[in-house]
Amino acid sequence: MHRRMAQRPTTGNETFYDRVYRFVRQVPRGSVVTYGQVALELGSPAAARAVGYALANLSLAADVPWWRVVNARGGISYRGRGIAVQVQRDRLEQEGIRFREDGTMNLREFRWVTAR
DNA sequence: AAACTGACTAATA
DNA sequence: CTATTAGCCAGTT
Repeated sequence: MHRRMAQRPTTGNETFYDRVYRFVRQVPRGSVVTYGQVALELGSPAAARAVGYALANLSLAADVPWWRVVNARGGISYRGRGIAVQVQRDRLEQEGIRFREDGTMNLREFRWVTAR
């Protein structure tokens, strides 16, 4: 029940959410991208918050590697529960990503650099 | 249609 | 370095 997702096409017949998921699905194992980076790739450089909003709609088991999206500091953004934060970190470390003591990673080392 | 809400960010202090 | 502020955007009320 009450699990309705937006069906409003913002461009063509694909929602902004769909474009976010499509892009995130391309991030390879062991690499990460930032919210702002995804927004930039989608053509809306200032839509970083909307990217996070789109991912927030996913379940932990969604077929989208949401855990490969981190904030601009190379850290995991906190959301209310806190549970998912641990899940995200575990999955990233499992892929070989190492965190510093302050909870951030070296983006210059792990960021997935797209088409260049 | 106006106001509100966020897994964000860059700029300031 | 940390804390605050304002801007931004898509989707929901």
